[in-house]
Amino acid sequence: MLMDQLAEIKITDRQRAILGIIVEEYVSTARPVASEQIVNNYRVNVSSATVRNDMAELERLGLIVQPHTSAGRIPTDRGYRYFVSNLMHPSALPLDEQRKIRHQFHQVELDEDEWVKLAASVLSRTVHSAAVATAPRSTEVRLKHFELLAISDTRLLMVLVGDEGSVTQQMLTVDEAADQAELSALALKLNNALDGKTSTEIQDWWEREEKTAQLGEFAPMVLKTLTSMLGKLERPESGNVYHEGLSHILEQPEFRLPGRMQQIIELFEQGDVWSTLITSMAGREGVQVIIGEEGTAEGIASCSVVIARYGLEDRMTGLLGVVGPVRMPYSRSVSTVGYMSQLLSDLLQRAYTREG
Amino acid sequence: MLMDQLAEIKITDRQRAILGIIVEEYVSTARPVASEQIVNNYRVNVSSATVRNDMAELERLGLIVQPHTSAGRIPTDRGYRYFVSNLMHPSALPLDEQRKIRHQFHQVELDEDEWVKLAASVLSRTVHSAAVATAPRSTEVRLKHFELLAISDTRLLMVLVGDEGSVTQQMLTVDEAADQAELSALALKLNNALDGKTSTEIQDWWEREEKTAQLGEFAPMVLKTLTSMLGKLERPESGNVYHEGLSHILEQPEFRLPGRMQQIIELFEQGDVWSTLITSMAGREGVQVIIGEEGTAEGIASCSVVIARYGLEDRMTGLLGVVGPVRMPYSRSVSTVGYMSQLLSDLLQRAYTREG
DNA sequence: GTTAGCACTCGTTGAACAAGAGTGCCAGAA
DNA sequence: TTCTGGCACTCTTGTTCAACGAGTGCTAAC
Repeated sequence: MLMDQLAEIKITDRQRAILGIIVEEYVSTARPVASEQIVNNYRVNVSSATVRNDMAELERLGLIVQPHTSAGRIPTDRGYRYFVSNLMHPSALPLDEQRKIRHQFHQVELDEDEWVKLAASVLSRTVHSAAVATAPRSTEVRLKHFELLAISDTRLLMVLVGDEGSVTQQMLTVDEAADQAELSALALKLNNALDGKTSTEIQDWWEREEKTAQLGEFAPMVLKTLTSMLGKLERPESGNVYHEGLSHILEQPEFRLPGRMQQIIELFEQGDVWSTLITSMAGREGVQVIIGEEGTAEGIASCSVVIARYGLEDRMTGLLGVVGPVRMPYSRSVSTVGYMSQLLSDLLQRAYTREG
Repeated sequence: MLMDQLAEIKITDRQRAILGIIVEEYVSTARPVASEQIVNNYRVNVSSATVRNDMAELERLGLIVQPHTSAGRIPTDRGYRYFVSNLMHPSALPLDEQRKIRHQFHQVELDEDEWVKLAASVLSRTVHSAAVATAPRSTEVRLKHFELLAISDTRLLMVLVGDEGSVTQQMLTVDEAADQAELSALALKLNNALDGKTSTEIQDWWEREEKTAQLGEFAPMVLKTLTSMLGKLERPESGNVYHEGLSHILEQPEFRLPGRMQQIIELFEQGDVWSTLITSMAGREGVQVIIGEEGTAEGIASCSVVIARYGLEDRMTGLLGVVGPVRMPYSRSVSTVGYMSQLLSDLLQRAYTREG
């Protein structure tokens, strides 16, 4: 919707160039950009007065503002949006950076959660900002195997493995003592019957079989738990969100005000911002940029997010993104997130290729 | 060592009382405490001049300092230590607070990790400070069950369950295609042979059997992974540390200075501070108080930690603690941590009682 | 359409100053 | 001895004021 408005904005090439300079200069210095500064540091072949006239026009269009009279200009959210949509050219990441990133993934054999944590950490260090990542999740998880173990007389542990290798566990409390042999027998029968089935398929199966199958007293509870655990594996927002590098973001001068920091930290600590973000990313392809106020979540208003899906097309996907102040080097962020999401997809592809 | 020094400190009852007032007043107001303030707000039956003389003595002993001439006094780390050791009386938590805390644990049936997260969260909210918690870990984990699953042609997933219900997983990469039937057979044999064995017992067993047992090509790798996974379950510092309520700690005025905040956040983000803390808590019983500089970890210098072990005596224990500024309400923290560690122990006890 | 020039605004800096907080110390009282 | 009133001294905090400088908007000329 905002994009449409932007398309209508008619400005001259020079004004466009000036806007670009203001964004880049402000991003790197964090200080309002003055007309003089522009003509001195960039080869604009006009005087500062002309630049001032153009800046007045850009301000009229709502792309830049001045914090107070007698200060330079800073971009508005809208100005950043225009920059991101029309002005910046996210080039490929330099080769040595690419190598540096790849190198960190080749080091060790990691379990999936560690792998995602590592991704967040690498991204965070590369862009010098906070990063978030979620583990890849299938939209459709099929039962690979589950196990039923008696931990104590009244406690059962259920461990479930999905066909893509995801593992969940749940503790169940039972009234009556459970015999391990009985449990193992039940697990064996169910594993044979349900192997490769999805959550809903299992539900259907149980509705048909419940009456006839002789599976013992635990079966109803086990089946119920089974479907709920499988279902949970499929819901992308139920997974863990890993974030790293909060300290980077707090180095930025816009968070010097003590109240601001707490906002951000509370934002990171409570998970629901992420789940709304994850659900809103459901259909999107490519690197998405969410600038300041555009973010639905309140409190995130002073932040921008550059985020992309990675994974195997339609089969299992996770998210990877940068969170930083609105005054963010978007070009670099987009390049890095783009490269890394591609890299993660490749690694995932390699891991699951020739799957049986 | 510091305790010995403190025992030698000889001060009058009144000086002791004044130190107590200074600590409590400073903890609640965060401002240096003046002599006048003491005689006005507390029933000290002497004049401010007398209090000043006592304060001079307390300063000579290194228990309090003044930030600058013409300011009131604030406690030193040593002063806090004296207060904690000799002056405060951590009373039991008020009954309604106890009920409030208990209530939050009775709500839902949770898996263990969630349970620990909840503990950190409840503690954090109760003391209005940051809290950390680790999941209970056994010093001796015995193999309950493990499973070997072919996720793709080149990837094996190993899922291991300890006798206390802990679950770990690891992905293994193999060169040759693995057949699920073969893997299941191997897992079945090994489960039968190794059930109830510890990491070292398995290692011994394998050393004896390696030559004679006909277990196929995967056996060496599987055995190696098995012992390493079990061993990892036993190492208390290898578990996740959950922390909550960072924002509370940053509300404190001592973290207003922008640099301070980042220190703390970096501290929380990197795990090694916690592992040194965990290992240093190995032998300790009861609620431990670590004040500022006493902490071995640098950077934690401006923080105090009130921490206790919980769990089943010698069988499985975790940690639960409060992290806050040195200017912390120690009495309340100690009461709360004491109560909550007892509560967690009871809950754990109930869960594992009558264990088979 | 562009530019030089200039008046105007407003934030920043630093000095000077007053007010206030709190102490240390001393001489005298209990 | 131990305590207290009194007082000088120090240091922080807040305020005012002026000077400065940065940057703009406008106008008149190119």
